[in-house]
Amino acid sequence: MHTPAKMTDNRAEQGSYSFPAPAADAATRRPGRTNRTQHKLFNAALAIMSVKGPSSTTVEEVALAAGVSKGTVYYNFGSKKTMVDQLLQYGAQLLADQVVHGAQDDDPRAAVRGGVLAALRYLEEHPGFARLWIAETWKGPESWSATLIEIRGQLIEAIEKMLQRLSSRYSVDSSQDIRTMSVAIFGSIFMLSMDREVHSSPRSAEESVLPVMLMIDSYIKA
Amino acid sequence: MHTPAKMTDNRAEQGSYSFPAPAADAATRRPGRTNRTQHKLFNAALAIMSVKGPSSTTVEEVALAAGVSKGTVYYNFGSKKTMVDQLLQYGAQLLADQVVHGAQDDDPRAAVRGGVLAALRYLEEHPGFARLWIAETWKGPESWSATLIEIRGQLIEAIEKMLQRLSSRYSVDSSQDIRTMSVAIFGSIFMLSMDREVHSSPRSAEESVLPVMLMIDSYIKA
Amino acid sequence: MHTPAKMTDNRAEQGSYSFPAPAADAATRRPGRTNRTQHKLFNAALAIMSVKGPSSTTVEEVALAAGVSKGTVYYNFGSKKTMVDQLLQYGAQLLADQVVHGAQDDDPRAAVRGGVLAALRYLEEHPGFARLWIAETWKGPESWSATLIEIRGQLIEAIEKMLQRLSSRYSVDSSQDIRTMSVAIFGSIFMLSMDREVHSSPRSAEESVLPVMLMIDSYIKA
Amino acid sequence: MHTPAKMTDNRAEQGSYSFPAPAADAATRRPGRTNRTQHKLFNAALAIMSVKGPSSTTVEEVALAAGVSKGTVYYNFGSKKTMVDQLLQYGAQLLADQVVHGAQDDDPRAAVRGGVLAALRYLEEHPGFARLWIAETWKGPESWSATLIEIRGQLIEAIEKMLQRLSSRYSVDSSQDIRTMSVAIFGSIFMLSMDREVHSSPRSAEESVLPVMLMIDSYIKA
DNA sequence: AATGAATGAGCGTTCATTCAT
DNA sequence: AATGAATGAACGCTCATTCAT
Repeated sequence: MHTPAKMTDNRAEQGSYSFPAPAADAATRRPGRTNRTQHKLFNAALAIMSVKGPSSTTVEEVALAAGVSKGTVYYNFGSKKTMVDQLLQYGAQLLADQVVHGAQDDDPRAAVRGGVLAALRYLEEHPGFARLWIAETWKGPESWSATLIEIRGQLIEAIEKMLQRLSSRYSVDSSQDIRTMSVAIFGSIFMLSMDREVHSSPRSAEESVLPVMLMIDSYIKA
Repeated sequence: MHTPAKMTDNRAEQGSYSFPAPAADAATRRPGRTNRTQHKLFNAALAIMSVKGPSSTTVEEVALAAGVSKGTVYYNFGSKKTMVDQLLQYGAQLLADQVVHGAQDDDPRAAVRGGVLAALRYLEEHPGFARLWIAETWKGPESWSATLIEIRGQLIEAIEKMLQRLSSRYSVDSSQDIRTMSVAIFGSIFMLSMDREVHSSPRSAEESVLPVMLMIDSYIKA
Repeated sequence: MHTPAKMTDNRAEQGSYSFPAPAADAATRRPGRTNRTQHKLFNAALAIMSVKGPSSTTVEEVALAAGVSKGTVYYNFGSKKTMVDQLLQYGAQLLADQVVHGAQDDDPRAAVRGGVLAALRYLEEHPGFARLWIAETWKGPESWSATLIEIRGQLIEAIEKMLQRLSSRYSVDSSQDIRTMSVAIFGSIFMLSMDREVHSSPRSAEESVLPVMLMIDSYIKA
Repeated sequence: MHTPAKMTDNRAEQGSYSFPAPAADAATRRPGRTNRTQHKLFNAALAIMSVKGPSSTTVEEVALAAGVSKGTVYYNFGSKKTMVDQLLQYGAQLLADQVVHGAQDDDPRAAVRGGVLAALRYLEEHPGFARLWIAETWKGPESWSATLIEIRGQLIEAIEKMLQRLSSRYSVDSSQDIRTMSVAIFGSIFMLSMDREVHSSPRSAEESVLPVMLMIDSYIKA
């Protein structure tokens, strides 16, 4: 009797499901494997939890939406917490990838713009992920999983790296702490994403990136 | 025949307790009354919920911390939800007041700085409030109380007003949507506050205001 | 400090309130006394309990409807149980009086008809009482108060007496047990009353008395 | 994906348990299945509730008596109300069946007697059911479930049908409303049953049927 | 690999009752 | 005589988790 309960291999396969499948590396993928049930559960969990919040979402709801039984959730993830963690981990990796990918530009300013835009677009497409993450983060440090801390670090770091590149071509405001700016940018991005989804403000990613660029422009002109 | 449970008069008195007493209007206040129990509960709730989050905090914990019985919570607030709502409402009013008060300056730019600083300082002093609010907000629109929507409106509006004043003295970047900027600033402020508390980054309010001012400076130079 | 809490004198006064004031003996009545508050509570309790049942009715509801505070109920009755008991006792006395009064006829058959009619009319006018009584009775012997047993005895006895008079003028079916017939009649009366109120069947007391008279007619013709 | 909590299939099997098993149709029944837990709960609930009344009976008591946990009650019935409803529905069906079965006689008068006797005997054997039903009914129309209304209809209807057959062989008293008579008979039966159990009057069903037959005899001789 | 059934700790809420004023 | 405030025991219900099959 095989009991996975602590799976770590949760890459997507080429099935059709709402959470994005990782790009490329098709060559190395095993054809029909990589647990279909877990993906069904991921997507069901994401859909429901991003609406009701993870703590108000019951395991049964998720199981029902995924078309499996409650026991199956435990067979696959071992606990609710584990499921949420893995969901977060998966989504964050994807987001970080997007940012790095969007920031590929020779001009550092354009790179920042590209990275921020990529983040905004990702969050636009997967609003549930942002919601889920914030919900978990705001529970406070006591209840954070290692996963959560790691994720946040990745993202802030991705922003910091983009900012650091700026000084290679522009004269920057040395009085500004890069970490502080990263956090401010991070906050702007998230709040704009939330505002869009939660208050149904029809703001495009292009519009949302503008305030961030204002900040950048002051930074590099100083 | 007095039936609390739906109290609306929750003004503070000049006692010593951790949640700030509303400024001024001391003249009209009744001396020794104005529900002491509700304040004890407010403070206990704020202290605990800002650490564990409202949904993971039990009514009994709050009652215990306030030194009253569980029943007393229900006698005074009628439900857990009501208690949280009133807590939020109370704190938000105070925050909005602080922002308006901090923004009193003839120079619109200095006014923005003052307002943002005031907000940052308030959140620095009452980190629980910010945490609590975000936790509630991020539950998603379905579960929002009228209170929540109202609060958010007040705050965003306070920022918008400060931005609008800028165009009276400076030439501003007309391509920027004021609402979008407000949301971005709002996000920066909150994330900086959270970062400070949650990751114990020893950033002062003066440091935190800088990224926001960068944004403003680009805006008015455009 | 006077604490009545176990009052027994709960006769009505000449105020206007929905529970019927005892007829006659006006001469002996004390003018303005006999606790007005208790009457307000009686009527409020009867009104609410006959709709929701006594166990689902809270002391607070009754107090509210009577326009007094919860504490006042306890000051006046000592406990919820006592209040219900006294309510029952009061109503039952009135009903028994009505039956006896309605049965005043030289012809025993007409007397039965008169008694039954009187009961039906009383229950028609005070449906809450019947409901309340049954609710209490059906809780089972364990939870009966002495009051309840006494009341039932009075009523069944009143019916039995009427049946006994029949043999003085008619030849009766000696194979019938009078007690059994009384209970049967009692059941008919109650169920007809309940049916009328509870299913809003627009049956008059005159119609309802007919089945009972059929029973009587067989009894005296045998 | 099986979600009980709203079960409709609560037929009994041929096990030995205090609530009567439905007659016949043994052919179609699954051998060892047909939820044993629900039957244990039915019987425990009936036993306790008929003594203390449903509202004074706690779910925990029932669970304990049935030898399962509280959670199991909710797994099986979803709510206390549902459990009571299904209990009632089940018992009522059985009673109605008994009446119909007891009323099988070519002579309509004998059929009535048979039907009434069957009802009396059923209630004699299952006094808890009658008590439970009355307790629910007397809560008043506001709190009735559809179940309750349906049940009452079935039973009254069963009586009405027997009365209607009388006119096929006898000349009947056309001035009598059949509905009114049914209700009266219904009341007699119930009160006699209650009297027997609740006041431990050692009256046999044969004795109890007599008053009802008196009524019938007047009816058909008119 | 999956699941139906069961569990039990815990939570929000209710409400009869007490008591100082 | 009356009441506002507080209490605490108890209740209905939820839900993450376990486990035999």
